[in-house]
Amino acid sequence: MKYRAATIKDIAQALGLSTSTVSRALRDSHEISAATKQLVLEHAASLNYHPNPIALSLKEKKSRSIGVIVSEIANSFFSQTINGIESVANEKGYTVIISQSHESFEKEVRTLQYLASRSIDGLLISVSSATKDLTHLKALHQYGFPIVFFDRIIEDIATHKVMVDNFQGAYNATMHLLQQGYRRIACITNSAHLSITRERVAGYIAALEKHGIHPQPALIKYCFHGGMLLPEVTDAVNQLIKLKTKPDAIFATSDKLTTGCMRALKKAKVAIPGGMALTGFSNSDLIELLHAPITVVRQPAFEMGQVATELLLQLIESKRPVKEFETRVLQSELLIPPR
Amino acid sequence: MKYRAATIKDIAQALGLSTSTVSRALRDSHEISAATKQLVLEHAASLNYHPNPIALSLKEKKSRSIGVIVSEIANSFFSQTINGIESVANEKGYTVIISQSHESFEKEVRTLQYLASRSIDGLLISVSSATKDLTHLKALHQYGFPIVFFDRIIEDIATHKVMVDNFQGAYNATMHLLQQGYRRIACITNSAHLSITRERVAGYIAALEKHGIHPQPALIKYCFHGGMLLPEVTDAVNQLIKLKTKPDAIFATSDKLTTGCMRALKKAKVAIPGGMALTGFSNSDLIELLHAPITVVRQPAFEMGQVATELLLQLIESKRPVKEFETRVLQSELLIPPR
DNA sequence: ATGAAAGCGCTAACAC
DNA sequence: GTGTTAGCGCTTTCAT
Repeated sequence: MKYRAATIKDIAQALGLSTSTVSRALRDSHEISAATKQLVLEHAASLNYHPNPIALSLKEKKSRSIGVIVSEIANSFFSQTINGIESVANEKGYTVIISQSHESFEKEVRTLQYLASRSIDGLLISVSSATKDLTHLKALHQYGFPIVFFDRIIEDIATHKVMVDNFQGAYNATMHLLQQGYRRIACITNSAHLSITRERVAGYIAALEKHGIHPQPALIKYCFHGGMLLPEVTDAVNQLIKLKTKPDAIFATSDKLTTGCMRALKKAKVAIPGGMALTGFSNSDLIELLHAPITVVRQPAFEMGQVATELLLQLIESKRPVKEFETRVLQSELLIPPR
Repeated sequence: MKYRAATIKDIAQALGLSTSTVSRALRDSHEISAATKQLVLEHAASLNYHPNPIALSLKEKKSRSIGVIVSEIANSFFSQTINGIESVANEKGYTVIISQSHESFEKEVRTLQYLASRSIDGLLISVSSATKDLTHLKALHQYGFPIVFFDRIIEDIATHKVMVDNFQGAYNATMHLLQQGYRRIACITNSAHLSITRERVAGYIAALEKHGIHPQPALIKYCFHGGMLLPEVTDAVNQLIKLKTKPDAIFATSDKLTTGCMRALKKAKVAIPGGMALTGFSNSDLIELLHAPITVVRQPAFEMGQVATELLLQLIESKRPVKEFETRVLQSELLIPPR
């Protein structure tokens, strides 16, 4: 007894009407008599009729689904962003299809092809830390396919973008360390070609210079896999520790890097902040429970998801090709633990 | 210049063939000459042809997508489970549509209706802590709609189920506390009607009794929202602390509850484990970085997702109605911090 | 006010 | 070996 959903045809036959009449009645067309509408609506309800979204998609050439690509769901920042995305998308009747790149370029390309083949109407993406080649994205974009970048932006591609003021966030965090008296501040960051890396490192450097300190290349460590691979972070931290004049503080530019540094410092038995101060970007809600109370830059992740989705739906539902694009910059917050 | 994906028709016209010939050639049917196949395949490649999944879905009456409902994505256990789900589903060509109930019964029902209306082929669900009424699930299940329960199981509904040995996990955790000399062990747990609650509380009680200790109702606190609402946990902890003979240890039965207890104890300025020992279920990867090194029960979340998905796809792809159902029980692991 | 028919992209039963 | 046709569920001209 396999279930078969009721169709327009079922209603039409039962009522001795044509499918087109039923269709029109269901959509409350003005050219259908009130009596017929009433009849159809009642029967539809009794059959628990629901239009088949697949048939609709085929007809209308859109699926009312959007794709999301992030590096990892299991990352507070992204899971919070996804909550924001879902809240807006679902409210507007869109399904969200989430995929992960796991910071791999190949996985990102494959995933993108997959999403495209599932005929999504638009894409929200925060590119992987390994993404330098942009052909996969440019190809889609050139066809007029709606894309919105969030968090990790691609400057080259003209479309809507949403991010936090990364420069300011990094500047504030570094300033905070400086105000506490730290002077040799290292920076552990992501791939050099990511927008967030450039912007955050620039903020870090600006803060140092504001205090008349020359940024030293030896104190800036790039992690190509963005902390996805712990050894990468551990190595960076260990190199810093072993410097003749070792730094007295580390500024980490992402969630995974911040916790990665904590792990590495713990393993190396360096106390925080005694042996080394630590500050970094993080949206983890466990921050306050960590063994060292660290100051973090918190991003409005939920809001970022909402804004990005609103912009994407705007793109998708626009009648005419959109030519003017926005870059929305949100503010981050410096979370200082109570002493 | 809006992009229009190539269709079989395009290929057929370009090559002067019929659509059915092209369709057959593409599917490598034996009744098509090698020459024609070659021709079609090449042209398809040059047009970057990809079959339209929506048209396929309409034809085959399945969408090759599965729905997942969990309480919260932003929860290590569930995000890891989802990774397992995606790994299997994507490999088999299925899309995963994730939805969250946020521990709300209404949201779960709405979400389920929504997924059903998006014509998913099957459902993986860990019910919300507020779910007592099962009509929404039973209705679907009676139609023969494929459902697999994981983590939070519904005993009443006959289908495949995947979970950890909750009794054993709770037993081990409680035993661990007993072996360390704690005697008045409290338990902070989820809604009483969840399977995981019943099983974990039973394991806790069994361990106590094994040590000749009478379980005391006053020491078992149920949190209806599963820790989604922090005050709920804080209240429970505060009540325990204020008891004339206050407990010396707490066993928390879920991720959110474990970290919730830590928060509450911290706020109440009770040291862990000095003032109160704490053990609980948790899949957070930040456990080792917490201010108190606590022992946790870790579930094989990724594997649980994989197994659940395999079982679901088995159900979906089975030719004949499946009558025999499996309940797969995985083993958890007790993670004891190094001293 | 209602119906017939075409078409969205694809497959498959049925010709030839 | 290849073409014709019908049909999946729905909307939408175009008739009547």
